[in-house]
Amino acid sequence: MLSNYSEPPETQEDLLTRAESMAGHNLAEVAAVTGDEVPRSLRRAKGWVGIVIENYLGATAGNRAVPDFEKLGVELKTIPLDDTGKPRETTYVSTVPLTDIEEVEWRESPVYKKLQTVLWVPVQAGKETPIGERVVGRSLLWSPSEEEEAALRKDWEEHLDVIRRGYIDNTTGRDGEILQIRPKAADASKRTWTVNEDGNSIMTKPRGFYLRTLFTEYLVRRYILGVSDAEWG
DNA sequence: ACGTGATCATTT
DNA sequence: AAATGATCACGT
Repeated sequence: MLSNYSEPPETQEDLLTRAESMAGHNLAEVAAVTGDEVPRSLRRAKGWVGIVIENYLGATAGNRAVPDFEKLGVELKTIPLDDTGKPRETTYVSTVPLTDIEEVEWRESPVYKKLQTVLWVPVQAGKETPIGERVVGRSLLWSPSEEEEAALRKDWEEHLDVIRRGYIDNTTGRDGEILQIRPKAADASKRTWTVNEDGNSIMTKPRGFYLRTLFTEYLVRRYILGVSDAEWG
């Protein structure tokens, strides 16, 4: 059943217990505990689902650049699922570094660090289902396996190589098998500094790393629905 | 200005 | 219909 937790979770086990308590309850119920108001649409409340679940679980970070559960080193990510159980949206991971990247290494990168330990919380998100009636699913506390890390790293290295060479403006959302780069800003007019192929400073769109739905669908099926490799598909 | 949380909306 | 590019709100 739902509880009103006044303090941040002390342990990962505590966090998982809290997450499990949401399973089967809808967002109106969770928001009633946290005191958040349920919007009629997410159009002007795009981060609402994530915020409510953060509030319920006792996340401490706010919008500071630290893990959601700082003491536990755990990031929280919600996964919006359509009525067939597939992710409706990609998952934002971090800003794409565009300056001072000559010597950045994978294990020091924000992508690696943010994905070290993630609490994935699936949430029903069929577009006909009113926000408050959307049901929270079973959560997964995950750290990447060797294979998963290798796949993430391969995409990251390829993206970083392109950026280091000064070709960020040649990248599109089509690049990367599971980790893609897309614009991430308040609007399309925003610009930030980077270095072009001649070594000159130029302005370009701020961008973010996103996990393709292919990857989060894999996580849901493999670890939450318990689909084995043998019965894949 | 930029980082937090993401979803919207146009294109393919 | 899926995927890419654009966008929204709030906090520091």
